[in-house]
Formats: sequence, C-alpha cells, structure tokens
Amino acid sequence: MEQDTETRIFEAARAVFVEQGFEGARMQEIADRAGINKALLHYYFRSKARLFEAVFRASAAEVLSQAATALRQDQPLPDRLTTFVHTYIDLIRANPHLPAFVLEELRRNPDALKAVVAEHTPGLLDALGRGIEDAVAAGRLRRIDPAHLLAHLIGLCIIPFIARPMLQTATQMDDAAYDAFLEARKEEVSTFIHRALVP
Amino acid sequence: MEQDTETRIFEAARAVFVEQGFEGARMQEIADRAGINKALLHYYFRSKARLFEAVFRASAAEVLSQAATALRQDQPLPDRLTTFVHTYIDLIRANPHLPAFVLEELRRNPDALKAVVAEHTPGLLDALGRGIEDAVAAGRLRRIDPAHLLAHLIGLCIIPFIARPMLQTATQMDDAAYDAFLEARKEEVSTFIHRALVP
DNA sequence: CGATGGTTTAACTATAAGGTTAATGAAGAA
DNA sequence: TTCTTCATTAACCTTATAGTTAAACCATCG
Repeated sequence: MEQDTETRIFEAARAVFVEQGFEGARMQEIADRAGINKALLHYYFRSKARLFEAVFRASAAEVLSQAATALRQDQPLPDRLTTFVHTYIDLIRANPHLPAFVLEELRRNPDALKAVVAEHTPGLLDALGRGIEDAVAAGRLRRIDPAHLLAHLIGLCIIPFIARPMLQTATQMDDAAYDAFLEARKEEVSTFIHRALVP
Repeated sequence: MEQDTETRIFEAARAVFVEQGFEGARMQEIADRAGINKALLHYYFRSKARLFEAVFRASAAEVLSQAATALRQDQPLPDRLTTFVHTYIDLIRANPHLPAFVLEELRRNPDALKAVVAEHTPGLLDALGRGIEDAVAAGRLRRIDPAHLLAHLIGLCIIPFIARPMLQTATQMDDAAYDAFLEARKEEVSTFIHRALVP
C-alpha cells in the first residue's frame, strides 16, 4: 500500500490526465489524489508539462507496444489479426479512457507521438505487408493495402470506446448491455475483417 | 465580407474551439480573430461556456444530420452504405478537426451530445435494422447487428482523421500521399464493408 | 438639432492556477 | 549528540484569464 512518493504522484497524475486531459487537469487535484503537497509535484517532476510528458509516454508506449507485438506474432496473418483484435480490445477495456487521452494529445501536439510511434512500430507496416503477401500467395487472403488494413483494425477496435456516449445513446443500451456489446465486439470485428478479406 | 458581428464572433469561436478544444481556447484569441473587443463576446454570448455550447451544438448537429440523412436514403442498404461512406468522408475532409473536437467534448461532458443525438437519430437504428432485414431477405446481405454495423461505419470513416499523425508516421507518407490515402479510402472502406457483408 | 437606445471599447477586477521559497521534519553519518 | 542531506510542507508570488463596468460611439427618430 505504501508506495514510494514518486510513483504515487505518477499514478495520480495518470488518473487525472487521462480523465481530464492536459488543459483540464489541475496540479492541485493531482496533489490531492496523491495525498501530498503541491510543491512536491514540482520537486519530483519540475513542471506540469514534464509530468504530463512522463505519463503520456508511458501510456502511449504501453498501447503501442502491445498492439505492435500482437501484429508481429509468428502466425499466419488471419490468426494474427484475430489475436490483435482480442488483445487490443481487452487492453482498452481495462483502460477505457486511454484512447481518447492519446487522441487528444495527438491533436494538441501532433508531433508528441512521433518519437514513440517511430520507436515501437519500425517495420510494422512492412511486416504487415509481408504477412499479407504470404497469405495472398497461399490463397487465403485477397490483397489489401497494409496502411488501410492497419487503419481498419484500429478504427474498428477503438470506436466503441471513444464514441461510447454517442453509440450508447443512439442504441439505447444501458451500461450492462454496452459491456456485453464490447465483449461481443471481439468476435464481431474478427469475423467482419476475415470475411472482408476472403480472396 | 462585412458579416454581422454575432456571426463573426461565432465563426471565430468555431475555429478556435475546434482547433483547441474548450479548455485550450482563449476568449482573447476568439476576440482577436473576430476583430472585436473581448467584452463583446460576453455581450453576445454571456460566457465562454455558452459560446462553446452554441458552437458545439451547431457542429454536432451538422455532422449528425448529414450522417443520419445518408443512412436513411431510400435505397437498398448496400448502396446506402456506400453513400454514407462517401458523404461522411467528404464531410470530414472539409472539416478535418471536427471529429476530434466532438470526441473531446464527448469525454469532457458525455451528456452534452445526448440531446443532439436523440434529436437527430431517432429511429436511425431501427431504420438500419429494417434495411438489413430487407437485404437479408433479398439474399444480398448476411445478417449483422445494426449497432455493430453503425460502429463499424463510423470507426472506419473517422479513424484516418483522428489518428492521422500516428498513421502518417507509421506509414511514412507525406501530406500529399496521405491526401491520396484519404481519397482512396472512400472506395476501400465501401468495398471492405460490402465484402464483409456478402451472405 | 438633440434625445434615445443599441453597440463597442478601454480599463479594471477577481480569481484560479502554476510555480517558488524558506522553514520544518526525519533519518542516517560522524 | 550534532551535522548533513533529502523529503515535505505552508505560505507566498506571479501571471493569465474569464468576466465586469462605465463611458464613448453611432445610428435613428422626434
């Protein structure tokens, strides 16, 4: 329970930043949640911007590394796609605010992610491309631009989280129903993609 | 050129809010862009919150009404889906910051859109459901949960805009290439969906 | 002309928020 | 015990920003 102060601050900051974004977050609230004085935030992290950067890099790295790993699995591409969809949706279900958090920062500072993306996804597209060509050669897949496929994957996975209030209102689901919807989505998205890619 | 003051303010506010979000926007900047004194903002719109609300409602209504209209077209469902994808992507290309803007507000105040959604999408899901059943009966479509289909549509259309810096970095496209990518995406998404839905 | 009323501005206020500082506490070293 | 050092705090400082106010402007109508 008694974590060291720096990680207590970090975790509090993560919670607040992820919920409120950079501009919306208040240093005082972070201090309160960490149960420490506001000056300590600056003692450990210098400034709001640096604290945010630390939190953001960690979160983005977590998402990207998991996603990239799933896409690089040593399986035939169709199976890899299923793995990706399942792990990615599960990951986000555990941190539902994460995509919106990353996306907002992406808008505020479009270059922020470049370093992280470049670090975690080198050759990712090539790997995807090779996977596609192999599967095409094996007659298991129709050819598709890997960039589009990547976009499809991400879009299909994160949309129910970032647009939740909208979708939930439009479909009139209660929270339990929406949870079931999210669970079902893993299979739904997998089969949707597979069917779209039959040769 | 000489618009009336209120709309000048409104347009300036739209530009600033859409670029920076509510927290990031500064009343002074809105006033500057509108070429008027800051006090006038309050004269016409009372407070930052009210000004934002006006802008947000208008933007959200624009997106939702166009989208809902496309989905209600009097065509067989497969054609309707193509129409939707094309008009929606074109709409966003003309206002590329719009989705992120709406999504951020969705996070800041999840209930904000409920009224607008409820107003513009009543029976939308039912209409989609009927369209699906008709097409299924005609042997043109495999059955799919309309809620999932709606999510698929939105996710596939908006992802290249909200995740643009990420995708552009991962794919190493320059701006021209990314524009071509967006243009190509209309066809790509349409055929992807159609293929996924063959019976 | 001159009064009236909506519009616009310059100057101001209040406050909240990020950041700083100097003093205090605690814990080990000499 | 006393000195040193790192951790922590209360109080303070500065600035930026939403919002207010009172006066000036300007058109219209009598």
